[in-house]
Amino acid sequence: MTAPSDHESLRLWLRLFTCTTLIARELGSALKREFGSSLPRFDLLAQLDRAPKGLRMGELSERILTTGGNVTWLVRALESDGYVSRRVSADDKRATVVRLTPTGRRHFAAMARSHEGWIIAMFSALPSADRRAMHTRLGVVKEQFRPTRSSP
Amino acid sequence: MTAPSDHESLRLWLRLFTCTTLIARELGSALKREFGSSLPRFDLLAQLDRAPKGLRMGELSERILTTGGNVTWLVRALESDGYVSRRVSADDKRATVVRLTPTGRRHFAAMARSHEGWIIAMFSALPSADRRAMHTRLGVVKEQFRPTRSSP
DNA sequence: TTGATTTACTTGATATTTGAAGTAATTGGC
DNA sequence: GCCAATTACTTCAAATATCAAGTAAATCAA
Repeated sequence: MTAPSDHESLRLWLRLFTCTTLIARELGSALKREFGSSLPRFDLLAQLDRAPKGLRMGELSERILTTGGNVTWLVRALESDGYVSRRVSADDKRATVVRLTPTGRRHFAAMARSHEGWIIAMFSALPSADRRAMHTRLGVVKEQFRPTRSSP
Repeated sequence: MTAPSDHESLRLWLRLFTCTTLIARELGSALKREFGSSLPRFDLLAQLDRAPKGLRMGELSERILTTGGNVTWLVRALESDGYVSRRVSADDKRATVVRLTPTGRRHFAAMARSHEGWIIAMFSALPSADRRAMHTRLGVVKEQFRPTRSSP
């Protein structure tokens, strides 16, 4: 039995936030140390790696959960590193399609290997069944954020 | 049975990161809209609220998981808003002790009420038992980051 | 069509965060 | 006590992020 003043959700959120921050810091500093990169750059490249035909700026900004201005900035930086290319969409001349260059694909592949290894290590204390259970439950939380079809 | 290429930990991390980012964005924009504040400011004030005698800059930076430079910046901003005060520690003239002002305490109390309401709403789709289970499992992950007594 | 509206981005001003380097105070060993 | 190492902060530059305009292209209704 749990008293209502246990602040159960609040405590869960605090721990969620702490764990995510700890992991993100670790990943970020490892990516910087080993590859001169960062988590935001890695995340953007990861999206492009899954989309062989490339993605529009808007799609990128939705997927990495950041603003359009920030995507413009990130893409410009990655472009000047030679990891991504951009071109005006044939369909819609307002849109820009971004894709990985061959160099970018190799660069990402190398990082992804290490990246997964670090993550596996960080979650290794958690039994596999627990990892799956947590994944499922987080799925429920995530659903809360899907825009509903009810508002204007 | 799960194949090794399921990238179980990786998927868990991606979902953890997504959920945390979604929640943090929501909280941040609500704090800004309703109180002209932000999540980092709220978190810092929350630490001080629990520490009636105040905290040193270094303690703050450990607790909110951010760098010293950032704490200097945050405290300066909160001080100029009148929410915190700082003074040189009597024990150690290098150290600065930060504490809430009466205004800061009221300001935090008002925010904390709304803040918990928003969080409860965001986790409401998850049964209480699931919230507790997740909290426990995240505790295991968090432990991984405790500095060990073995390295120099 | 054409003009109003919406959409896809970019820009520019700020805000925030990090990491490295600098300053002052404290501590530990001699 | 005295100097070298350590500690607690601050500062500064660079990396990221947000938000509010601004621009051009597409869409849609009259």
